[in-house]
Amino acid sequence: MAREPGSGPARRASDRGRYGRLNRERVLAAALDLVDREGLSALSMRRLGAELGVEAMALYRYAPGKDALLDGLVEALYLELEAHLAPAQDSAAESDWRAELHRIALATYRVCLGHPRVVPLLATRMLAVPLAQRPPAVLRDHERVLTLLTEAGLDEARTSAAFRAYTAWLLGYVSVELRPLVDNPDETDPAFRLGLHRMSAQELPTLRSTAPALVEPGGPEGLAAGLDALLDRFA
Amino acid sequence: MAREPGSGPARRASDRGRYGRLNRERVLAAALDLVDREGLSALSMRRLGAELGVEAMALYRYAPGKDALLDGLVEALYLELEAHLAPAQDSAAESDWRAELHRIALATYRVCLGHPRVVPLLATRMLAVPLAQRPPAVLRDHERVLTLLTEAGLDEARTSAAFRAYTAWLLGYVSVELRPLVDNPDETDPAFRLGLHRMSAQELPTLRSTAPALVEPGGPEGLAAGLDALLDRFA
DNA sequence: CCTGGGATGTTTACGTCGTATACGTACATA
DNA sequence: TATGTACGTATACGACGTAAACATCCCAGG
Repeated sequence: MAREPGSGPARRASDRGRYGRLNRERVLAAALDLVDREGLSALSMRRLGAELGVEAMALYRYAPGKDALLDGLVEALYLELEAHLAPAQDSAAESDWRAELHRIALATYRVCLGHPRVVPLLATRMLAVPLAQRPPAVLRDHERVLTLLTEAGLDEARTSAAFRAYTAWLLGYVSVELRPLVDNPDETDPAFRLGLHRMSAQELPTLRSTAPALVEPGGPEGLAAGLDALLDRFA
Repeated sequence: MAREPGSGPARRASDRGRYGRLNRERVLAAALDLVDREGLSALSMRRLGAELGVEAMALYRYAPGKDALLDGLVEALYLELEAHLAPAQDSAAESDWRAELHRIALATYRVCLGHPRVVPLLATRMLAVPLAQRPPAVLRDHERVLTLLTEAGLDEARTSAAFRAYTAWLLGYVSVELRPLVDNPDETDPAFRLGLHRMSAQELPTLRSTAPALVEPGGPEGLAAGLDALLDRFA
């Protein structure tokens, strides 16, 4: 094969990657895109390297390891959330804290809807990290929510309880709601989507009869309704 | 090394495992125990085999693969739930549907509390499976909850909405509540548990000041309160 | 212009993982 | 006692995460 004199590698550094040099933002964007397209199991260091036209080890300059890369996916999600949140920021000052909380929750829901296969990472990686070590974008989100609650007049204990309820509901809702999107979007017949055949009608009669209704998504309205109910209780 | 004539393997079949032959229940119990002790990342086919005094490939007679093994962990959790649920079954007939729903949710919470490192599997594996293919014990749990809701007089749509709210809340609550138990139980000072140092007090003032309250667990009361609020709304 | 040093990506290698395949062995049934 | 089948082993392969050493590029200071 023809190569430069001096027996260097076949590719010049200026040709590296598909568009010049690597950086953390490009790495995370490529990882997010790969996971969106092919799922979490497709994300490996070698594969992501190939996606960027680079060897696997090159990625270690921008993430200390695979776990950090997964945390980076969560970070990317929250950065996208902030981008969606920013435009209405000035008008937000006028609306009350409750409406603003709804706005944030809905925006989070929408971002997750755009990246359903990343959602499991919220439960597995984000919550696994000890709060202060979470990505800055995540901490800023926490700060926004907590500020709204305290400015609403809640004391420390109630703020904490309301924050936990907010987080649990939002996380649980997107988890149960967005999963079906990943499963098998091809099959249109809800009966087969659920695999209702072979489910014994005598042992599980109620499940079998309500199953078609269960696949119907709750949508943003369901999220808002539950959030309202919880805020009534905890705030 | 001394072995039987005929150049067979060194160990006789009657010595296999630590207590005789393998079966699915023993495999799942050993897997659950291993995960409880050392976490999900310690669960590999070879390691679990070693734990049972057996080669890795032997496990494939009782679970088609690693994924099925993880699903089996979820199954084991729900079997334990049923065991905790059974004793009060007759007295349950007298109590109203709402109290019974609380009883089930609380029992689920307690089971998860006993196996916190398995909880992430509920979000990643259980929800990923298309309902009808979930383990029988899981389906029976769904059936119990759905039956309570329909017997309470809810129509199909409201039952479905209430079921989704129940599932999302329970799953989200145990996810956010039981994770800190895994992190670093050694450090007693809540400030250091959170790693509050190095968290900029000027950029995240509210988070920093309410962080100590955030580590305080919500406990079963928080679960019950939120469930009540949601049932008020959805049922 | 030259030159040296830090930043960036590559190469090679090791141990572990999930699992396909082929094989031996023990036990139940006849 | 013979035999088929359920059970566990042996061996092997490719993919994975990543440590260590190396090659190359780019740019500041002479």
